[in-house]
Amino acid sequence: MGVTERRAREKEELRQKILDAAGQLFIEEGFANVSVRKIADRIEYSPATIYLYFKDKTDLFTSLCWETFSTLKAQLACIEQEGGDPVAALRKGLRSYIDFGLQHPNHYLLTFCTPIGRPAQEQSEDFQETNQVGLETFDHLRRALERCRQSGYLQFEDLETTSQVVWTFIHGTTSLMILNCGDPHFPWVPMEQLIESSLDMILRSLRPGA
Amino acid sequence: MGVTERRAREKEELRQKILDAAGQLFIEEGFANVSVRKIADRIEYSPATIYLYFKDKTDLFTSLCWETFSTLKAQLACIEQEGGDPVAALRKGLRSYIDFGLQHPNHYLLTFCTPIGRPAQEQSEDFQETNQVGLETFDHLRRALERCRQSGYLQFEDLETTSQVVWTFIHGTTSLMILNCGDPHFPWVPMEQLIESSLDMILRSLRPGA
DNA sequence: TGACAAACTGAACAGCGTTCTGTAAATTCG
DNA sequence: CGAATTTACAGAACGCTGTTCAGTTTGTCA
Repeated sequence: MGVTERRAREKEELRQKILDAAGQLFIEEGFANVSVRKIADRIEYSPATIYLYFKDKTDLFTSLCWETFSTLKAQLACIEQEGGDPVAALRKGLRSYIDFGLQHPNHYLLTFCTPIGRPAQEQSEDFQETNQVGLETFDHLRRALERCRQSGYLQFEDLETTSQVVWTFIHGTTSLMILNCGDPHFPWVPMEQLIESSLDMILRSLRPGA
Repeated sequence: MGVTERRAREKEELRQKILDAAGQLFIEEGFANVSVRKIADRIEYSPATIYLYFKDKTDLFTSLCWETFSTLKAQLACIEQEGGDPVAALRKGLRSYIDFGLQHPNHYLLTFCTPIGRPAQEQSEDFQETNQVGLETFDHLRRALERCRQSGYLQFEDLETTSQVVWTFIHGTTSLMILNCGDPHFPWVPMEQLIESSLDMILRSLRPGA
């Protein structure tokens, strides 16, 4: 037989073709400036066809974000596996997170800075996957912190609270650098300096104290 | 005479009427979900009229944000004037910033989390005002930190870098709480706990150490 | 009263996300 | 092989958006 398999494969190929085109446009021009018609033009299909493969525009980009954030998760897993000094590993992970945001500004902004579709897309299969990846990524931070505490290099009360606070901090640094990086109206210190100082401050606030 | 004065006054009144209607809709429904036509409907004018008073939709909301952020600046000025323990004053100011963001989520998101119109609106008079208010607000943080250092309660190397890092941190906490506060897919600790722990961590990272 | 300027509007343009209806092709069945 | 049915896709449309422009109304001044 094999005919249904071939059909399924072809369908998957077109789906991936849409994702590729969308991803490229998305990186080039940002979520808001990419229209479904533009994506359709690039792959030489009708706009209506895209809606046979994705629920709506948001669903399309959610799938893309899932792909992208998986690479961050992989990086963090890699760092975790390496072992070594727990504090150095924590710092490396945080640095990876910030660098990831700066390398994928549009994905980052869409995922963490845009108030869209939360209620509508909950059912979506891709949303569930994305959310799963997000939780697993956060797990890396939680574990990295716990290792630092257990080895006595860092000290803090509640693991969950501390993990969340640390995340909000690096998110703040990341998102502001994406958005206002080149703003000539604000006297930003050099980017590298801001990143390293941010990491210094986070680690300083967790060091064992009096 | 006085006729030109009356004309100018009437013009200003309509301008304010537009701002009021827009502000209300904006708070109710968020920037993206308010159309120029909706604003026009509410004040019973044609959409075209709005463009006689504001360059575009972004310009309109920039003016609103300026008004709103002025109230934050006033709060911070008030705290600064009160005097008292510098560290307590710093903490109070940071707390005011977060509370302000939570009280005006749409204004906050538009100003600090939305990548729009930066290049286009630079000439706008209102943009200049908004930017001025922003810089003055940041001055409060810088001065509060400097007072803590001079009184010996806190310790850090570079004032400018430290101020900016602290800002990115509380921005991160504020923006994530606005956006993901009620997200059932992430195991958030209680909001109040997250805020207070964030402030604790910031101050701990600046305390005089070994 | 006539000229003029200011204030305002209706209609339109080009674009958007999305849906519906129809068609052409591929597959399955008699 | 021919007919019926499923599948994949496209054209056109709906209702919306921000924005512009030509034209009309309104009020003021010489």
